[in-house]
Amino acid sequence: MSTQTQSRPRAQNLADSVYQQLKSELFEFQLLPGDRFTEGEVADRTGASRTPVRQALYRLQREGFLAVNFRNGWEVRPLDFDQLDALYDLRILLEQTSIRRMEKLSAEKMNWILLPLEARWKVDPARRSSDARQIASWDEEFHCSLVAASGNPEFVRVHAEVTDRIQIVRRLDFTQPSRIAATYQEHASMLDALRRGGFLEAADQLATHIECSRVEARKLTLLKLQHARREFVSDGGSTI
Amino acid sequence: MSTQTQSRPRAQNLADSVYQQLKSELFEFQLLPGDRFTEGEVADRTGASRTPVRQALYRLQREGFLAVNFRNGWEVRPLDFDQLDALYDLRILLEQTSIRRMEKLSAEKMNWILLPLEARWKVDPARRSSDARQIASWDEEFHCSLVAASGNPEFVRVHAEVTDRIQIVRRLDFTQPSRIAATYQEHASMLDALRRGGFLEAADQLATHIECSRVEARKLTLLKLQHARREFVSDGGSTI
DNA sequence: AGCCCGTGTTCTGTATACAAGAGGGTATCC
DNA sequence: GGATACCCTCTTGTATACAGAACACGGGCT
Repeated sequence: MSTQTQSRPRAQNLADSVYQQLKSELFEFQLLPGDRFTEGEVADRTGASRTPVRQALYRLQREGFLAVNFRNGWEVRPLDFDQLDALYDLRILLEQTSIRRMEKLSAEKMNWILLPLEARWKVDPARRSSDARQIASWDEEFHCSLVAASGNPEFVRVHAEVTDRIQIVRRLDFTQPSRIAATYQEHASMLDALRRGGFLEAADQLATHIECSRVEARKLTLLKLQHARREFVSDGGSTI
Repeated sequence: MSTQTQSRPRAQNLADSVYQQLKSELFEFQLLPGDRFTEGEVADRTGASRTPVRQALYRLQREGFLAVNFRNGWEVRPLDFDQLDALYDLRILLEQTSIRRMEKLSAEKMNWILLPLEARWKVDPARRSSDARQIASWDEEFHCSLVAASGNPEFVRVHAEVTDRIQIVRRLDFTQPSRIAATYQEHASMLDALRRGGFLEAADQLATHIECSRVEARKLTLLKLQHARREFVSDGGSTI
């Protein structure tokens, strides 16, 4: 396995450490879309020098989170809902394809994949978790498992990239109890379909499931941004 | 358009310049899979200092071309045919999906997409190009056009990444005249199918077309590597 | 009042100096 | 003779110094 695909790479470099700190600040909305800053500021804040900071910043730039203005500072890239839609579309494609390909799996492997997911999602409503962060993590695990079942490591890698890119809006989806309930119900329903060999049915449900999540996340993101800064400007397009 | 998706970014930084030089050396087999080198060597060779060199090296690392050994130099990652197969698989998925979605395009847009491709590929055999590099470039253009027709910029971006990653073996496919002829024939056939609305048919042809290319490229890569270094070692797996 | 030009500050891009650890070779000991 | 421990060299990781360009501000001119 290559270094970049390790699930939780324990930072041994300062660069990785700074990278993870910045990413967490992005996800926690401590760095808001449109915010501008300099390398020196980040260096001071993290205690590292500009060298590893730059390494982290350029990585985040290539991943699409930041943008650098030539000799004129950095900025958090505004949320582009068109791009997020495109990423959701790609995510659906990868997950649907993976589900459809599960048809070729042996019953044994199939069972091996479904069992842990059923244990997590087919539980009594009274025993469900309500911790948004926990649910978000489990949800990601659910969808990654489906893609992993495809057996194609590149599917997994790209899917993980896409997931990371949309996580900033997706995780908000689990702040509403009704959405958590829907997630439990829809995951259980998909698992049922897979159990009885309804791969196409499961794939259809998946698309609907993700689409709903996308729409909800979009709404919640707009609300969250309005709270994070009382005023926000729209440049006339779908970017904020 | 984001910086990273510019088709041919004219390097204004030394880092980009070094990046492109190294990548070209990789594609030209001047840097062979398994080769080891240090940052200082690259700095001397390119005339830049270690700072931009490191930026370029880390970029190539995250793109999967290189690997860094902690305080112990860099190496060109060996060709992993399993990974290449996975990448081909992903490429087929993206292109097939794009083709199937062309069904929803208006006749006008469809024509706008097909016309330049037909002008290039539906030509008299006597007027065909035989320049491997030229054909490789046109072939890439052909497949990228199909994905671009999907209208999803993220499809395009990921497809471009994948294409870049497999280019090192794919371009060898056009060193054989028979393969060039097959490429012309198959592209023309697919364009015909698309003209008469046979989207599924075209998608099927595409998969076969890419599969053939993959198998041929694999064979030729092994030959090329044997020529580039008289001896080569296999570590028992499918990596070289 | 408005516009233009020059200057100064600031920030990134690049080069270089320094630190720390991994690997190999050699000498020594058993 | 073989194995082990030590030391030296080499390489990356990190910090800092320097250069060049972009922007902002202010003064002078029309």
